[in-house]
Amino acid sequence: MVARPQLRPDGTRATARVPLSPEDVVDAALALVDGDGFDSLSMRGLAKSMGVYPSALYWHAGNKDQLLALVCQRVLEEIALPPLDGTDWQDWIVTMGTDARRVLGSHPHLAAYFVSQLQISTSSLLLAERTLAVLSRAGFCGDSLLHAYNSVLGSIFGWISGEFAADPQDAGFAWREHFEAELRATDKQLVPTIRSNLPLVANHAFMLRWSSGQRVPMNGSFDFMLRSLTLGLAAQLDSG
Amino acid sequence: MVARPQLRPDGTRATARVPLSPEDVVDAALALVDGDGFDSLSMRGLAKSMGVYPSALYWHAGNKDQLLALVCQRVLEEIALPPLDGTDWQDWIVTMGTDARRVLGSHPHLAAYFVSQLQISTSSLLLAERTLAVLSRAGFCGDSLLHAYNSVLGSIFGWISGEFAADPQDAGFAWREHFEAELRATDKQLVPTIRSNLPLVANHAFMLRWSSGQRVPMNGSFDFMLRSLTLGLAAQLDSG
DNA sequence: ACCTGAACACCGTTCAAGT
DNA sequence: ACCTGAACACCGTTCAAGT
Repeated sequence: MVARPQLRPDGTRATARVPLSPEDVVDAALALVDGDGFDSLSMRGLAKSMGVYPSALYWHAGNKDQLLALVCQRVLEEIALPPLDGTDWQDWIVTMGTDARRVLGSHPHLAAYFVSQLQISTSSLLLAERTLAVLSRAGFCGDSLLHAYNSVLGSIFGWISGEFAADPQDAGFAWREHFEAELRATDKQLVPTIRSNLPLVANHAFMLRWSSGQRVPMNGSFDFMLRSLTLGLAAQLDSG
Repeated sequence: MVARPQLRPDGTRATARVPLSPEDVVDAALALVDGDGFDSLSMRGLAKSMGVYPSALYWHAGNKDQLLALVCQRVLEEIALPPLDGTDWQDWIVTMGTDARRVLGSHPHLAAYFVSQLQISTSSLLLAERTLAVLSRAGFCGDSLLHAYNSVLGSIFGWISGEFAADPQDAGFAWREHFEAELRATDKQLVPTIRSNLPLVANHAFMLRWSSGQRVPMNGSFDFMLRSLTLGLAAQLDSG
């Protein structure tokens, strides 16, 4: 629980005082989010885990919103950018998207917040630049360059947000039984396609699952989406 | 502020007591989220806006998580499902996606949470059924049916989550100047494509904007994404 | 510069008690 | 059945004061 125990049980300092850094605070915050979930992060709990008073955090991280922005930047920088040269533009998109999903999958409790903060920051510039450059070289220009760029980032990061969304609150609840009971209770005529594809979709499809992507990943669907996306962009390139 | 004023200024009841219903609570909660933002919704504030004690809400709505789930269901049910017959499958997806974006665009502060809760519920069954049915008739089956379904819902709802994400906290901040200053400060060689497309992307592209989709919608990019998505799915159908 | 310690104005939730 | 009223265990943030 206490990741940086500077206080002995009797309250005296165990080590010479080393000033906190913003990096320390970001590290500790990310560790708490990864461990206990996004909603469990509090400035007070974070301070306790670092062995300081809550107000000490405000010196380094501004406030909670700014701290979370720094945490998101840290995670964004984990995403590897494939080299521009020697890579087909469609492969570049697939590789980047796959790595973005890998990174956010390792911080699943942050994913939804991360995507809701897809805004301008110092560390977003490089990812934006490379993505724009790749699409520009592929032949997109003007409005279609903007739209292709937004399609790529919106689809990839948006998907990831949905996939790693939190499990329903009641972890002990028997969702499988509940789901199948509800399907049985629903008029047979209303949901025939779900019924005839039940093993295929149950707990594996958006809106028909009860586990998050952390527990039940959607690898195949994500790859399929990336492939559809690049195929679709290529088709737009030919027609436009 | 007080949407359901049952108390006179002197504290006596203005009307005969009408029991609250869960629907009342959901309505009032959605109104608060739409008006003041997602983070401004509190059980205590909601109770005050309805003229009751906080604990009264727990009788009808369980707790805050369950109340938010009900609010999301309410919004989900606003999405119109196009008729199955007489509609090309690609048109069906475009029409459904456009309406989903319209509905969530009218509740922009809920959008991010909504997408993080794309899980099973009574009201999600019909949207899931129709989407599966449309794709099934289009020719997808087995794994590719699952993947196509997830691609459609993940791309559409994920996008919407990103587009309507909240504005940065500091509303008074001069983002445009800050952005352009940062671009100027960044090494020219690092972001050439952004620089040469600056008017095109500034405040209009994911990770390069400082206003939410509520203030600066991304209509053209969303339509482009829907078209790429359906073109890509069609290509997968032919090849698989 | 960096942190303590206390204070302020909030939260979500529970529960006995009322009607 | 439905709500009051109070209580409990939390929050984020500020600010004077210390070192």
